[in-house]
Amino acid sequence: MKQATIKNIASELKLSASTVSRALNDHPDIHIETKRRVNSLAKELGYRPNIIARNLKSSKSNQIGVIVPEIRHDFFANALSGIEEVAYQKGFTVILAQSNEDTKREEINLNSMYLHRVAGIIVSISQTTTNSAHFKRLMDKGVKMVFFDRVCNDLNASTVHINDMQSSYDVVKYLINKGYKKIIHFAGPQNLEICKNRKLGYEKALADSNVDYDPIVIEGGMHESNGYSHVDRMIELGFENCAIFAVNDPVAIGALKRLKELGIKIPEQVGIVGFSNNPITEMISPQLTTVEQPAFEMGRKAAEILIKEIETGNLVNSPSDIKLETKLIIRESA
Amino acid sequence: MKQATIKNIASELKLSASTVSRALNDHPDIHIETKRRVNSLAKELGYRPNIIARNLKSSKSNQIGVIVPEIRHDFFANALSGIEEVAYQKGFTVILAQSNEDTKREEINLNSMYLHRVAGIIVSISQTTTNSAHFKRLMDKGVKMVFFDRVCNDLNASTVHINDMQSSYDVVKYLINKGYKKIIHFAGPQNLEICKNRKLGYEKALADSNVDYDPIVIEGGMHESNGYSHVDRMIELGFENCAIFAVNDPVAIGALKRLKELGIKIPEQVGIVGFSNNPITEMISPQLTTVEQPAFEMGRKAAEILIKEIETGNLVNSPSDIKLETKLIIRESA
DNA sequence: ATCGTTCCCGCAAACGTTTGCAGAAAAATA
DNA sequence: TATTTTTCTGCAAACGTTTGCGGGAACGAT
Repeated sequence: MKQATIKNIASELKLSASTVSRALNDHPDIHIETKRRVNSLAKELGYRPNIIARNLKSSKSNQIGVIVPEIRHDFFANALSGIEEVAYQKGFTVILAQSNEDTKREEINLNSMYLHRVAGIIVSISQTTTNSAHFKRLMDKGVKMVFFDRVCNDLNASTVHINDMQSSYDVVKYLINKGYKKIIHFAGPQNLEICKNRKLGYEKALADSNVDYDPIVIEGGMHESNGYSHVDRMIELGFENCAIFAVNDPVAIGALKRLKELGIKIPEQVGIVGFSNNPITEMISPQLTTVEQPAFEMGRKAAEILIKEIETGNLVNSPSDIKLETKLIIRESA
Repeated sequence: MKQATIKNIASELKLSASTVSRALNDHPDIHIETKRRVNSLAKELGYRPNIIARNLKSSKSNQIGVIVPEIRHDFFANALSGIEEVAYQKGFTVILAQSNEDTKREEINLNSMYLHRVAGIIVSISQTTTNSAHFKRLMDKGVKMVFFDRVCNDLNASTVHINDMQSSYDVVKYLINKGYKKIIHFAGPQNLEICKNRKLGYEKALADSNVDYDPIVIEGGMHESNGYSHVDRMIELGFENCAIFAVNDPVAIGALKRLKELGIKIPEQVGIVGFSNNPITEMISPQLTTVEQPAFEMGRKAAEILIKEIETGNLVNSPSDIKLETKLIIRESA
């Protein structure tokens, strides 16, 4: 029950704490025989260094914080998995929090992580976050920060994301080539960079085409329920030979559900594409055309960058801005 | 950049560190005016207590560790979300690790959490874990431990799970009543309690029925690929008027994929039920009949119990053993 | 015998807190 | 005025480490 400490070992062996510490860390100053005795007793007593104390002393920590909007979303779960993977390999520990798409909670979690003196934080910002003051405050205190997917671009921090604009441009181009006469975008909250960029890509693709398109954007959240209700709005606007480009898979799936309920044929009457390539998109009927987004890889990259920044200290001159490749996955829905 | 500390504040205000500490903690000994000055300066300097130091001093911590097999599995992501939710409310911080179904890694993570002196650990054990020595070791050192879903029942620790045997009994009963003449169980690794119990429930249901059933069990892992390959085994055995009871949804989905590939009609030729009610089960065609397992709630409960045990200290006499209700969700596949 | 090395090891301070105890100043009582 | 009580603050130790510095012992070289 009683924890074995360096002091214990020291007094037991009639040595000083410093000698024991050095022996355990294989310091050259210590006699080999002494090391042997120390290590042997340490093992016997099941000694484990108290990282808390060590961190306090060195005023460092090997913990990195992760804040995501919702753990249970496939994309974030995968990214998280990638982060944990890298952290584990590099000997870091992950402390986790979710914002539940709530700025307030995001901020509280951020502060809590600062209290724990994490070495750095990886964030994908909440849907309701419209300013970055709370991030900036921490960065000013020297906390390393890396953003992924939902990034914050008015900060001098590293980011990992896909080229949303290009990806959505490609998707819409694909829809145009398929000959849809009307292409509607079910957009996400425009305070999120990714949503803004996806919309921009959409608009650009329409503008670049030689067909005369009117951009039609229905804006809302990023949940299934949003896609579901958007469909009714869409129907009011008329939907002959129409395609939907949804900001993400859940929205696309919500829309798909509603369309099926209404007996509207996909892709004959209405085409639809999503974004993210959730595993579920392959299983549903009709299978959803979507964009593959490397979630796990994104998590890995974010963690790698953060850890590198932590380890190289302040001497990082310019933040990285990693863009990962996406792939259009063509299936049945468009 | 420089962190504000109690000492800083003290010297700035020409007070002692102890006074500042007490002032910040609203200790009655301190003059109200002094408190005001301290708090005001603390605020101005953006002082945040160093939790590391505090924990060291109090030899406590408000971190709880969570080890799950794979974060990206829907079930665990949801449970994790529930855990985080409760931890957040109770002022605890979650440190996360995944075992990737590897005992060795489970053990390493466990130790790492111990090094960080977490107040307690919530675990769902890995598929390859066959003995509990590494858990026992930590418990002997006074680390509180709670198991959920994949529990470890040879330890004196609290557990949260469903009544697997009863649930699978009910499922199989349902299949029997539907009139299937042959019911095959795609089982999971039998070193996992949940898998063992699901199999037991299956066998009991068959035994209790007045039809004469032969239990047919195909054992394997818990991934989609396992279900996929099991189907071929099943076909060799003959499958007229046959139903599959899969140990979990991924296995059921793998089987379903293979059956569809082979052009076998579901549920006409082969019925199939899964276990967990992954969201995906509702989206696929045919929709999968399955058992709803309250993942989020399970996480919540596990966290609640752990935190209660932490807060009440060692005076917990007997570990809790919470069983949560499941519900058979009848859809198209059987 | 003296000096310079080399090899081990311990002292003490430090990291940022908390807290028991003691003590000074102020106020209240005798 | 002298004594007790109350009110406020500081000293110092402690939590478990790490680490700069200093020093004793043993040894070989002068």
